[in-house]
Amino acid sequence: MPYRRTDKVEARLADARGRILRTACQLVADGGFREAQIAAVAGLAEVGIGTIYRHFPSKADLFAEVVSAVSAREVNVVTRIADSGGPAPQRLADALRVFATRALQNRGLANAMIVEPAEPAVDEARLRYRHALGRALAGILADGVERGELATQDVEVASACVVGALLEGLVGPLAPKARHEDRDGSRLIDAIVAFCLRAVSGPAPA
Amino acid sequence: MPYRRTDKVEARLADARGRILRTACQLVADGGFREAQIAAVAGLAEVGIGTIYRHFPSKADLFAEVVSAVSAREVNVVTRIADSGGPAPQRLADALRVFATRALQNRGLANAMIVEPAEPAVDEARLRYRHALGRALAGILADGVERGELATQDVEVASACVVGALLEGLVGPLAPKARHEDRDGSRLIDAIVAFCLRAVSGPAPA
Amino acid sequence: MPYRRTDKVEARLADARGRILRTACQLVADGGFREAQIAAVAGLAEVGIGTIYRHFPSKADLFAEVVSAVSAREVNVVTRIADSGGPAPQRLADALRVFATRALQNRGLANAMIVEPAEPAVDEARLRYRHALGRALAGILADGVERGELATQDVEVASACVVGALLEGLVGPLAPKARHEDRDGSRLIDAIVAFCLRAVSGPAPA
Amino acid sequence: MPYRRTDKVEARLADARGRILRTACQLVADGGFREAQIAAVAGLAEVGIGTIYRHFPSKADLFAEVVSAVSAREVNVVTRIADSGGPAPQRLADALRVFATRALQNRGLANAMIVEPAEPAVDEARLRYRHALGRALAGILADGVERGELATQDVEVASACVVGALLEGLVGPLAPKARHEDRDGSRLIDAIVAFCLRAVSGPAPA
DNA sequence: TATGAATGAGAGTTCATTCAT
DNA sequence: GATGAATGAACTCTCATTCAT
Repeated sequence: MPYRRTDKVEARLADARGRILRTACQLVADGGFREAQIAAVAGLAEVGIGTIYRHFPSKADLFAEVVSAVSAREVNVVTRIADSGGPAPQRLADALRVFATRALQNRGLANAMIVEPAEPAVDEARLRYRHALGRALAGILADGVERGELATQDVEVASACVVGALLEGLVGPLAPKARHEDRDGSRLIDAIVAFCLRAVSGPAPA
Repeated sequence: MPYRRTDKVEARLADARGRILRTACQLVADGGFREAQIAAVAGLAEVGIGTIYRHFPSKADLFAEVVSAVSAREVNVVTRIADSGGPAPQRLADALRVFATRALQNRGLANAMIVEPAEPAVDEARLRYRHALGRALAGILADGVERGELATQDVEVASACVVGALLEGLVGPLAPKARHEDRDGSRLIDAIVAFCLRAVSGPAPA
Repeated sequence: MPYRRTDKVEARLADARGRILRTACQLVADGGFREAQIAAVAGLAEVGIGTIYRHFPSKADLFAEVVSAVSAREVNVVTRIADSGGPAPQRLADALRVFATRALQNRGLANAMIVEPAEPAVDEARLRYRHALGRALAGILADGVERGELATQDVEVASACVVGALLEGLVGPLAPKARHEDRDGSRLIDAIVAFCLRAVSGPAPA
Repeated sequence: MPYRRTDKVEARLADARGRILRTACQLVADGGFREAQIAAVAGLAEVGIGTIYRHFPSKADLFAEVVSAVSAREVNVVTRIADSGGPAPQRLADALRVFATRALQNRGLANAMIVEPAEPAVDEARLRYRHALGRALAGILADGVERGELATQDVEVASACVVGALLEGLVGPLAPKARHEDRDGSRLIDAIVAFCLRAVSGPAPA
């Protein structure tokens, strides 16, 4: 057999695919989905337009995969914490803190992933992202409610609210941008985490 | 007899502008910003394309004003409640409940206003929307903290989180869609309001 | 009403539409459907690309209409003769002769209409063309068979064969190209007409 | 031991070429020239794309050869009959009948060979196909005219017309599709043959 | 020698905006 | 002032062909 998909070729292929994905991700982080056109991705990734279509069936598929990949990465981090032992409030705080820290390190990407819409197919991926994040947190909440560590509450709604509070606090337009005294955002994160912990642990209001 | 801008003419002018705005709003509510093209607005509003450009400098301006108008209306409702007397927790609960109820009555529009992006100019308007909503709520929070009715907290961040929890709970992809036993969403609203009240009133976690 | 579709405007519109159609037709006649691209039509017709899409929903529709228009024109000529009085053989001869003469005057167009394929939608129009031509001739044949002026025969098949013989003889690749002594093709036409007349009138072979 | 082009290697080479041709032919029969893309041929023939370019200089050449091959095969069948002894009308009837029967057995291929166009190079091959078919039949006609078995006629034109009548009757859009009572098309073939025989034998019309 | 990943010119289509009427 | 026909840049996607492996 005169042509074998040698390791080198395989590597180059995977590399190209990865480079395309990473470039697409970068472009989204920089300019949102609007700026991320196929030709731009091809140019920056230093591949031909056709090459992109060799790796991804359509633009929508490419960007859906971008969202999925980022999503998987971030949700994975959260899930690991959620599944670790310890009191629920502590795990929730840790999970939120880690997620928030990472998000603040790449605001552009986080913003696009969370806020900006695009084609329906990409939106769907984003939706799955939030769902996955919510489910990971819901696990902690259910756990805590059962053990009496958290207030009795509608866990499904509460996890959605936590996600909302978290994301809005971080990247929503309400997020207080770069306060001088809070360069790394640690105070912001502290406040968000505190908010969420009160929300799930506090006694039901009269 | 010279041409005078009679009341009738004046009225028709204003009418056209209003009709364009209302039509644009309707289109956004129905199909999001993606579906809302200038020609479509013109067609439905029964005016010429050119007329739209007589009233609005560009598409972005038109839709930015759409967002502003909706924003003003909704924020106004909230502000009125925020400015009324009474204990802060009660006012917050009322404000959230009213906002939520209205949003659920027009999910399409709420979704577009809150989630779907469009051109930068429109995004900016949406940002202002959230800011305004946040400020209205921040007023209640500051009030409550001062009076000792609410926990000590970073009011700015907390109001952002409340907005996030509220919006995500309502129209975010995590929002539990149309449960059979909760047609009008009253239980969903109850849960969201309870979440937010706990978050702002609860004792700071250890 | 400040804007009326004045006659002048109407005329310009129709003119543009007609010019686009005529240009498309010309391009097809010159280089077949392959050469006839939207941008080329726009350029030659001296209109913008968008203008073409204002008059025709898609490329396929434009060229389908080109075929339909030519078809209607040519079939109309044949039908008029078919519907005139007189002996069937005479009418058939006249119809074939007229059709053939016209086709030879614009070989390129005839060729494209009859032979060259394109998109399915255009092909369909071409199919309808041949059908219509066949039906017109079938009328003469049925008439002649009934009156005993023509041989008993399967009229449907025979009309198809006449169309085939006619078109192949005229523009098919077998058509003897431009013989020196037959510049205007009159001898060619004579031979084709004679062939067809024999075919429909001759006694069934033993 | 030096590299020798062993028989086996030679065989595999020829095999690849043949397989490519056959696959291309199959694809054309199934979906016309439009569906027959190089990558598709390579995939079905289980060779690499590059291999096709080793055997054929270009796509056009490949498909031109497809047409030529089919052409040679079909024309050969006709020629053999044309060259056999016997009365011209009988030979013509036989030739037409055999050609028609074979064509009806593979309508898709016949259609592509006869009707559907493609690139100029392929078109040229198709033209040669018809020419060859015409020449084979012209031989019979000339023979018959000379012997007085057929009517005096312009043999060149008549053979073109016979080809046209035959092909149009068989695969043209006018061809009456699959009549219930004529599954194998024998009646259709009878009618076409009868038409052509009348056309070449009948007395010149008054 | 065979392979198939890479290429990119070129195709059709959309839609915000302009401007003669 | 109102109109909507005209515009064309910009976009996504296809596919014949090349060439490093």
